[in-house]
Amino acid sequence: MSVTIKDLAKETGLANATISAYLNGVPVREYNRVKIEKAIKKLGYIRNDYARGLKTHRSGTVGVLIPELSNVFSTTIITEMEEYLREKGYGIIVCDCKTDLRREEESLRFLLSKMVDGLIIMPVSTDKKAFSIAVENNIPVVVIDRKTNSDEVSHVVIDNREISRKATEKLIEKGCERIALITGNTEVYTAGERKEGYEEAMRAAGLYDEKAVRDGKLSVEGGYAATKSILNEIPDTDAIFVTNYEMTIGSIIALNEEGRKIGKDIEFTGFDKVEITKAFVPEMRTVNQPLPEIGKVAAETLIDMIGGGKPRDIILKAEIV
Amino acid sequence: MSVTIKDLAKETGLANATISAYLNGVPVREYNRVKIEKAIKKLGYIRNDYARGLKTHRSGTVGVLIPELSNVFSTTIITEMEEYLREKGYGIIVCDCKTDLRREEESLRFLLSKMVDGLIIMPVSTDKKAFSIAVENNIPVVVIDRKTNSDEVSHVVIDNREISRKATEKLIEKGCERIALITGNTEVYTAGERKEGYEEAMRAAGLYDEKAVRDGKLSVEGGYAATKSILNEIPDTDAIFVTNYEMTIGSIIALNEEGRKIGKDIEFTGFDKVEITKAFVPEMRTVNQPLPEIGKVAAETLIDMIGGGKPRDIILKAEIV
DNA sequence: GAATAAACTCGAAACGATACGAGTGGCGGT
DNA sequence: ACCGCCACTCGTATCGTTTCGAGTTTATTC
Repeated sequence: MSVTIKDLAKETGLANATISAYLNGVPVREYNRVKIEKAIKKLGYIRNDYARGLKTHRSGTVGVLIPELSNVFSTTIITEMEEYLREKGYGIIVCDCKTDLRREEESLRFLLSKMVDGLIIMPVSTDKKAFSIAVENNIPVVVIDRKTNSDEVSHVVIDNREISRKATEKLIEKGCERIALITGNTEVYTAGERKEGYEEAMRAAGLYDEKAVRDGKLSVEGGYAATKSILNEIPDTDAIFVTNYEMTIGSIIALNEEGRKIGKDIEFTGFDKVEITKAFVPEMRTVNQPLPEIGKVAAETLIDMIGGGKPRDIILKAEIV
Repeated sequence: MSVTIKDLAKETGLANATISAYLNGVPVREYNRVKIEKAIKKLGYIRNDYARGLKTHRSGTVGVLIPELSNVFSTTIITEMEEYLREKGYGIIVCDCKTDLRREEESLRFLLSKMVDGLIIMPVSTDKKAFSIAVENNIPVVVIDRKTNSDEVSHVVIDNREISRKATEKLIEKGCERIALITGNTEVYTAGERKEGYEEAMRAAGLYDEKAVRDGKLSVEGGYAATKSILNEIPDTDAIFVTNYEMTIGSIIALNEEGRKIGKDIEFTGFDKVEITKAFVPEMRTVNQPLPEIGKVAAETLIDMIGGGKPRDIILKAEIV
């Protein structure tokens, strides 16, 4: 079929073991090196990672399991991870589980059968059993954007609660009193934390009103609907804080439709890099997560764990822009 | 280390070959099936795809090589491919070559050494040597969004030239006479085709003016700069046609800054799903590529080729919304 | 209940690479 | 000229599955 190490051996008159040594960076005699390199070029040899992996128990692949591939959050992070991991010789196999638990588990088994050396997951549930199979098989796992109840995996998250509290405080400082909160499903770790940060700030200022809180579907439509609902029920709302990208977009659209000018009629703080909309709404504040950093740190942590490092928790700081 | 087929054999008292048969869907005796299934559950067996691939020369993996991961175009397509391919039992290894030729070649070798069964590529250059290694190794290749000079690979593209001509004609019908064109680097197949469609329409109407054409960097900034330049040099421009997503956004931002109202002061046709901006600019026309379909068709074609099908070219239709 | 066909099951040999212990050659020192 | 040592190089077993031809059950038929 294709060119193997044996063909190289035959071509050069050396033993497989020698070729293998060369391929793995073990020094070989100069004249042999030349011969081998010439043979590789001539025959177009490409190393069979499968045979290699079978023997070495390393595949040079890591699995990336996320609930939704096509959004800014995921792709920014993945791009960064991919780059870093490639540099280290790892390829990434990406699985999108569509925020579906059954599919998540299935994808996990799939990735394990692909012999991945490690796993970076953004789990749908925060339950450790989501990735227990991986842990049982001694596959290092890095969880991003969520905290789980397991200490056998690493976590890379941002200081959700704190940044959310700060963002809210900023609105309060501005003199706002009826600050609405729009989040995704608060059972999700991230949304829950962000909501708590908001609550802390509001309670401290004596402004908390649970009627001003909406958690809806994490989507442009969800943000749109929640905003409409807020404006309808509490017309004198003087600020809105949205805790994720998609809903921020939806909310801006709704405000636009209602004719409320951000920065003039109403204060607004969104989430994630909303560069595009900023062109239209220059006054907008936004909570910026260090997305590329999350990706990079997650990748680094995984590499370290593959090398035998212990799991650890890393909290990155977001900033208000 | 981990549980193998041999452990299952020992546990059940059967031969490896029988277990293997069961795993591959070959019928086994009912009582053996039960025994095997019980053993798999008890031991937590997960099939080692590497050993399997070594023997079968199939890996159950396809490589996806694209110039830029983090944009709407790529992710929408990838999401769709991933779903379809997973269904068929394939995983995808994604490589982002950052629009870099050297990196593209390197990624290709990388993917080949990972023993992918097929390749979906959006090549940086249109030169066939970009993927000749793959073809030489009998790996089926599907090229998306570009036409290349090779008939050993499949192509999945949209009717760029035609849709571009139609979009331009529509502007002409509207009574526009000084229609500017903004595209990415026209050496890229897609941009070139789109430019030609525009030219055809303009020439036919006797309106062509090469000074009204800008090709710049395919990015938000590039679109912004090109628009500013157009408005500066040809202030009475009465329509702008932008042929890709990122530049559309940039162009809208520039128009906004210049105080030109789309649909009132100037006609505008953008590219790809600009849902977000549409909320601000409801009058905007846009050329919609069937992104998910591209992904699905590419995946289907690849699967077919892996199964022995011949390469073929598929042209999908875009529409003006 | 024996013969025959059909349906499973078996053992051992691959697949392509690496690991390991043993073997070989060249070289400096005496 | 011999010894010892270092630095490669070699042959072979092995990784976990599948494959294949041959062997064993089971079912069917008369």
